[in-house]
Order: sequence, then C-alpha cells, then structure tokens
Amino acid sequence: MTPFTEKVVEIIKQIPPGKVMTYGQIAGLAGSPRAARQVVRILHSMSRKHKLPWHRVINAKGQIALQEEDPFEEQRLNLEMEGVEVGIHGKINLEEYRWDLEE
DNA sequence: CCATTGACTCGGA
DNA sequence: GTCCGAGCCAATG
Repeated sequence: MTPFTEKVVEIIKQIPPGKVMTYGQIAGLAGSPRAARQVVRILHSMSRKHKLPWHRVINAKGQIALQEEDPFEEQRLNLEMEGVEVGIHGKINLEEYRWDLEE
C-alpha cells in the first residue's frame, strides 16, 4: 500500500452518507490533483477486497460514471437510499451534495 | 525500464 | 448541449 493509495482510501472511507465527491477532488486531497484516473484504479482494486463507499464517488460532470450496463442501477439506488437525488441520467446536483470538508 | 490500463478532466469544435 | 483528442498520474506486468 503506497501513501497515495492509503490517502485516497482514507478519504473515500470518510465521505459521509448523503454526500458525494468527484475523482478529481479526491485525487487533489490525496496530493495529486491530476491523478483522478489513479483514484479509479484504486477503487477497482480496493472495492474488491475492501468495503468502500465507491458509490459516493462520481465524475466531475456530477454524474455516475458507469455505463447503463454496469452496476449503474445498483450505485444509483444506493445513493438515493442515502438521500442523494439522482437524475434520469445519473445526474447529481454537486452544488448540493458535494462533500468539501475533510475528515 | 517500457508499455498498458483506468468508473477522469479539460478545452476546443 | 454533445463529441473528440490530448493530457495526466500511479499502479501493474
């Protein structure tokens, strides 16, 4: 486990229910604003073995990044269950639900 | 070391 | 608004 990865995981684990964060935002807090893609990779790796609220992580457009075919629906339901309103295209109001505070 | 991989992001057409 | 190309970064084989 590298420091960067650990940081990312910690951040994700700390996202409160009903809130979401963008990949870029997480990468920034972890120390590398441009490493959004790395965050994605970590999510894949970690979500397999660890329980992470990966469904609270979305892209900068404020939408669920998954394709309709993937576990898109699952993530969508998880979010709505936590109080996050998800639009027809997985659209989420970042102004409303983006989590800015750390820890 | 080099090449590949990712649920990304940004800017321009 | 949408689509596309280029940039970006760290982990992996």
